[in-house]
Amino acid sequence: MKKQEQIEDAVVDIILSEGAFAVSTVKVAKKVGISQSNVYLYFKNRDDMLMSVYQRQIKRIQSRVDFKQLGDVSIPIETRVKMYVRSVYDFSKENPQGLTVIQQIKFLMGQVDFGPAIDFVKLNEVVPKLIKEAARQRLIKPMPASVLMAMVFAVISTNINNVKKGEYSKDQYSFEDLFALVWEGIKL
Amino acid sequence: MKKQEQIEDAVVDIILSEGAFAVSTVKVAKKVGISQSNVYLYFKNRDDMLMSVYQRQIKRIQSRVDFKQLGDVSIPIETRVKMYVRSVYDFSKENPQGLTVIQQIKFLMGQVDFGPAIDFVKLNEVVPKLIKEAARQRLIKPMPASVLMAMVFAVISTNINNVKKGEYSKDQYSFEDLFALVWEGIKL
DNA sequence: GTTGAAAAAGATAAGTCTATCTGTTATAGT
DNA sequence: ACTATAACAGATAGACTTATCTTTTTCAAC
Repeated sequence: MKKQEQIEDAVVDIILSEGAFAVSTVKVAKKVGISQSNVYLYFKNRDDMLMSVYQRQIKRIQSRVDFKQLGDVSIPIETRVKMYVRSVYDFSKENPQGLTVIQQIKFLMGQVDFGPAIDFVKLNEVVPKLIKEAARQRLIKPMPASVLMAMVFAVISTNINNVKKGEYSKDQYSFEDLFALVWEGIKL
Repeated sequence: MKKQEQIEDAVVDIILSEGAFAVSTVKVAKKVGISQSNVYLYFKNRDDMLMSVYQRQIKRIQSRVDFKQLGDVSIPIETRVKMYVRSVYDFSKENPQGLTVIQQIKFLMGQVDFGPAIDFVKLNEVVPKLIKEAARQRLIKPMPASVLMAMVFAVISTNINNVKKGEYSKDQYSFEDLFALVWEGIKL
């Protein structure tokens, strides 16, 4: 495995065990087994390292999204919203710590400002468009896409966290169950 | 104003401007205008200081909740769920940065473990009871209370953040609008 | 095998932070 | 006025960090 990836994995490890604020070049280097100064061969600085990890996770979510279909007006809107929720859900199942990592880094960098549009990039364009279209057609309530996205994120990540904590099995609540919570909330 | 409160206010300031991880005794002392060592006259250590701020916010939310009514079986369940959501909503309106502060500190301490039941204390007992009762009566879908609470939190804090960012006025979405998003999602 | 570049380690300056300890000033009670 | 205590400031040890600069090692090309 490439050293840069090893470093990124080490960052994820530390985020999950100690939190994003605890990530330091010293700890990362120790975990990978390289000297601290060499971290700077692969990343400009600490923030750059964190951002790289963040964007890797975002890419993984977005790789599950079929943006073409999401913008395809011939597909019913409910189906498209469902597709979006499903991709977040699938990501959370395959990568249970992924949403935590995203949240952690976002929180760490959030205040500081890490550029306007670095966030969910494409999703932050496509989903609002979808929501607006649906609202115009009076299929869903008028609402900001950010609220919908936050709901989806909250439901899915709380569920996966409960599973991780062993509060119930991962099959206790199906995707349909979780989707219903969101969809019936927003539909008109 | 009591010095301890001044310190807690300074902590909130720093959390809002730089994030919880950036809170240090040095910065806090500078903000209040006391010497750094004196912070330790009011708090056992840094974590104690953060926890104190956290619990102050929680108390402020809980002071809005009528726990007696919330557990009163003679009141319809929808009304009681609504009461709960309303108290979080009212808190967010009166104290727009309150939810951010809670989230920030939770994130910071979250990984480390700051005791099992320190969280929303009473709310973390009463709301799950309410949800279970409602589910048993087949009024709402069976679901963990944590998911409901996360939804409520997500909707309300995203809305207030959008308002703070100036994306729309605080009256754009009424309490009823936001409540509908949650209630219609969970009801059977 | 020599050379030159890339990859790594080492050393270090400069900064921040926590927590404690030691003094000093203010203040209340007597 | 005196004293005990609370409130405060100052100093400092010890840990950690970041980012840079210097030196060593590795290794491929010639």
